[in-house]
Amino acid sequence: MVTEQATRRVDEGDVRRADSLAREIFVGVANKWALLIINVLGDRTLRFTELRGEIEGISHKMLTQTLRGLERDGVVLRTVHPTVPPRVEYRLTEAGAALRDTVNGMCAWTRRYLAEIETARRRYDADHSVG
Amino acid sequence: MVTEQATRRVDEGDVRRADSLAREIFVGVANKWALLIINVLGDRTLRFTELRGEIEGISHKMLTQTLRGLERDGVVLRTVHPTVPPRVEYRLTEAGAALRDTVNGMCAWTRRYLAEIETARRRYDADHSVG
DNA sequence: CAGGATCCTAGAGGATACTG
DNA sequence: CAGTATCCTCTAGGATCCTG
Repeated sequence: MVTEQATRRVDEGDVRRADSLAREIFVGVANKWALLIINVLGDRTLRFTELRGEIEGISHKMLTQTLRGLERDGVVLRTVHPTVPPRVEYRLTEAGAALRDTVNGMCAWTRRYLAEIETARRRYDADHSVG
Repeated sequence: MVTEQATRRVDEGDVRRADSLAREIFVGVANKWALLIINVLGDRTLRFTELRGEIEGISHKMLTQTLRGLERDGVVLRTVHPTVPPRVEYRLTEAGAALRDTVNGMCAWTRRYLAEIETARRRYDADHSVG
C-alpha cells in the first residue's frame, strides 16, 4: 500500500519550495519577533513579563502568539508553576539553543556592518533622491 | 557645540531597543523574503526573472521591493546592463556574503532539526487538541 | 501574572496595467 | 525584461476586556 511517507516529497530540506516542510519551518522562524525572542532568551530562563520587558515594542498578543509557535516547534520550553499568581517560565530547548547561535550570528553581523550600512544608505538615498 | 554625533545614543548595537539603528537593520533583514533572497543568491549572479523563478511564491512586487531594501543597505549589488531588453543582475556584496553565511546556518538548522520539530509539533498538537 | 477572546484598523502584499 | 504605479484585499497585529 502507498503510505503517507511514500507519497511525501523528497526535497523537504529545500527551503526554496513553498510547499516543503523545511520552508514552512524556516519561514515560521524567519520573522522579527521569533528571532528577537530567541536572542533575548539566550541561555536564561525568563518569565512572560520579563520577556516582554526586554523586547521593546512587542505586544502582549504577539509575545504569546510567537511563544506558542516556538513552543510547538520545540524551540522554546514552557514551564508552568501552578502557584497563585501563576509563574510561567520560558527557556530555549537544545534545538532552540542551536538556533540562537545562528541568530547571534545575525546580531553580530548587524554590529559588524552597522557603519557600512549607514554609509550605503546615505549613498543610496543621495543617488535616488534627485532622480 | 553639540553635534549630531554627540547626541546620538550609544547603544546602537543593542538589537533589543526598538529605536536603535541596529534594531532597524536587524528587523529589516529578519523577514522571510529578504532571507530567502539572500539564501538563493548564494555566490551566484542572478537576473531578476531567474531570482523570481527560484523563490517559489514571491510576487513581482515583493521581489523588487525587498531587493531595493537590500540594495539600499549595501547587502545586494544591482548591475544594470543598458541593453534592450534590459539585463539587470543581482549578487551579494561582501556584507551580503557575510550575512548569507548566517542565513545558511539557519537553513542548516532547519534541516538538522526537521524531524525533531515534526515530532514536537505532533506532540504539541496532540496535547492541545483535546484540551 | 499569564493568557485567552474579540474587535478593529493600518499596512503588507497580490493582481493588473503601463513604460523604457 | 525589469520596474513603477494603482487599486484592492486580507491579515498581521494592536487595544481592550475578561478569566483562573
